[in-house]
Amino acid sequence: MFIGEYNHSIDEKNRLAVPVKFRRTLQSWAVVTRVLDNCLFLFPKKEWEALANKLASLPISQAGARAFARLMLAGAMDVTIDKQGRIVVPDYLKGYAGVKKKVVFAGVYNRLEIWDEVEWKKYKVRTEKESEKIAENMGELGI
Amino acid sequence: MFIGEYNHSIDEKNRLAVPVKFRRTLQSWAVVTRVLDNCLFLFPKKEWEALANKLASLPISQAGARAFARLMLAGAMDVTIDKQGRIVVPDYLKGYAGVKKKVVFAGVYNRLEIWDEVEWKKYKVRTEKESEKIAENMGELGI
DNA sequence: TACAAAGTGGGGATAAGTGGGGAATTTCAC
DNA sequence: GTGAAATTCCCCACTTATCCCCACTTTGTA
Repeated sequence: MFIGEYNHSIDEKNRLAVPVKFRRTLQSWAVVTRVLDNCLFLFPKKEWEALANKLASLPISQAGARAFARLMLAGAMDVTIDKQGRIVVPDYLKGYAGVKKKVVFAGVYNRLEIWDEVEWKKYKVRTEKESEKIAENMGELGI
Repeated sequence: MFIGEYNHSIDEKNRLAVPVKFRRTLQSWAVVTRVLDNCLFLFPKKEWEALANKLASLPISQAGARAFARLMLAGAMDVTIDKQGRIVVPDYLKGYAGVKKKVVFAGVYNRLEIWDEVEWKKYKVRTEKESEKIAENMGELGI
């Protein structure tokens, strides 16, 4: 399980060190993708495969489902973790998440999220204000 | 599984380099066809055969099914991958996809899609807005 | 203080993508 | 059937990007 918050930085070659705690879980192969909230998701192999299979089972004949699957799959990139524990983040993903140099790793249960540091702070401020409202709604979800 | 986004370009001789990651999967033979969304599909041999079988089993009495099968099969072209890892894209397929020079390879699970770079960007902008709505409905599918 | 581990930065070797020339093959006209 | 033109294919070369290795800095620990 991924939990915690870590500050790292991307260098000129788009390399990004994964927090050492998570390297064993990720082993040498993982998938980075963009989904929502202008951040990137880093999935271990198993988690990604489960997700990809669900996407693949969507009806190809429906334009909406096709578009969604296409954006998710094409927006993903398989990455290897080198001897220094780094991955390479492709430019198009950096662009999507607005990632500059300073990034934040956020562990969220079955995935690691990668945020631009500034965006992360903004997001936290925004959601902390709303957190009481959100918390109340959680009751409906059985939490 | 094909995933990711790759920027390549077609030269004056209609040659197009396939991303090196996928060459092993495609080996020396593949099929390019036009289907939907003004892009080209590049299928590995096995995937193409599975798809062709499905098309062949469509009820011949239905005009729509017949038209779809005709479009896919007649529009298809088998291509070989040369020693430099390139395929040759026939003019009529370039025309269909509006492909100029800069193209984008998009990995979408069982196929590679070939887009004109400009069209790809437009498509992404257009569908990203919709995809957030779709994403919320994905909850029903367990995503 | 010394040491170890994690994160970061940079140089050099290698491979990938691209462009162009020339040989081989095909096509067409005469 | 022959020759010219066009097309296709193969090979080589250049540029750029990627990968691998080494080294420095910082942080935490013994």
